Amino acid sequence: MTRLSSYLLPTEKQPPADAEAVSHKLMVRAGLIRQMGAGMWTWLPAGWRVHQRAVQIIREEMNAIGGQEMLMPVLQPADVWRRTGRLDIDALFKLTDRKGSELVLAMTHEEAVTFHVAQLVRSYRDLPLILYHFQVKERDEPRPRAGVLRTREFIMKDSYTFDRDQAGLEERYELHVGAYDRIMRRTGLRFYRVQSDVGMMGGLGAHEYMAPCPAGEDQVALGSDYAANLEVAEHDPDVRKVGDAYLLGSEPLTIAPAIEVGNIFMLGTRSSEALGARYLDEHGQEWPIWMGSYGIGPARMAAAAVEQFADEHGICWPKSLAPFAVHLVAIGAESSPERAAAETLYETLRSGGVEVLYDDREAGPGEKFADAELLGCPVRLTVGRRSLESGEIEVQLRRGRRAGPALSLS
RNA sequence: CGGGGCGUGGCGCAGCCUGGUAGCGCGCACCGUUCGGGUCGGUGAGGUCCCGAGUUCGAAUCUCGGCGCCCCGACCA
Repeated sequence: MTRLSSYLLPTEKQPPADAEAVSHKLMVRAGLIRQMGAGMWTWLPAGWRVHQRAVQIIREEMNAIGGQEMLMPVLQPADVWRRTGRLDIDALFKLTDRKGSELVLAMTHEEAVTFHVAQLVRSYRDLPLILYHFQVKERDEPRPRAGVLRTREFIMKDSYTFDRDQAGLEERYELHVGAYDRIMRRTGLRFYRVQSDVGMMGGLGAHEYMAPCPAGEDQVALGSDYAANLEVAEHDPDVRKVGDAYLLGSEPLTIAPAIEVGNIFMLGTRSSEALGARYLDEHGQEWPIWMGSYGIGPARMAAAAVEQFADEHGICWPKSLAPFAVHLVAIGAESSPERAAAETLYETLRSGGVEVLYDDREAGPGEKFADAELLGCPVRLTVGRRSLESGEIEVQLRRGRRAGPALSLS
């Protein structure tokens, strides 16, 4: 049911007064998202379609490397967090139930998944495992910002790998590198895989997937054969700082803002030892399980796409993330022959399996074109009196607003 | 958490300084008009002026307290 006359797509001419980032302004203006509080956002129907498209791409690539989808709770007992030493993290929401039991809202799911694996995995025969889910994360961020770019609640695909040794972990890690590379390529985003700081969690190695864009919160250092989070580059002995510039050997590095869309992380055995996730090998000897954790955010993928491809008229979705493949604009008075032609075309496209948003509203052509360009579906089809006269449907490709090859109405 | 800013119909704003019971544009409803780039005209609906207390005959406006939101920074497992 995607007739615009009955679809909740609340477009606005003006951006929210306090919006700064392009994606914040445009996603609200295009009717994709709406704010409920600081860092709390609702995905409206068209926005949710974009989110779901990102989710589906991720799901397909995770399944392709042997990932098993499951679902773990957001509301969790505080105890496992105490055992991993993460209960005192400031960003962790804590609460008590009516009986006074301590609970947390999970900001990530290492504790939950390791808790289960500790119970369920006993033998080397049970390994390796790649487990993942799409689940809400709750983080008490000191400063949410930029629309959907940094929120207190968001959906993340997080996967966790379990191996008998470091070599196995490295294998699982490489599988994720492949999957994440494919995910990013399929989204059509410009991206870099950069070395990242292993941070307070320790760990053996990590990469971040960064999408360059002006609203990005991170900085990446880029050379012809080098890409790293700036924080990492600054501690790289091969990188020299000369004035404001960074040099790798003699090559100057470009510093660019970017959004962190995903990250992959070789955890090691820290969590598994804290929660008793061990297995027995062929000789009956007990070992800790080697873990990796891997996250990617569909919402950030969507926002990054808006940031990277928008123009002065609105969003220009990559095909893979667009809410609809086709935006069909009907021009002409309500019961005119051209409107009847548009109706027929809509039904034809729909029954042919094309995801089409049909603008059948009683509105003028200018308003319809403006909304179509704001929403940014890759292809716009226009049916009006001209179409009946020429026998052709006008095709506009959103990116660059180029005319596409006209289609015969018949 | 440090610094700055802002809360007035759905959205964007004016009014506040200098107190007298709320206005503009867009949007919305209805009638007519128009139909290839946000048409035009008419009529109309819609507001606890963020909340509470105080000052005053009278508070959107002044005072105090609180809450919320945004931006910069710090933070970001």
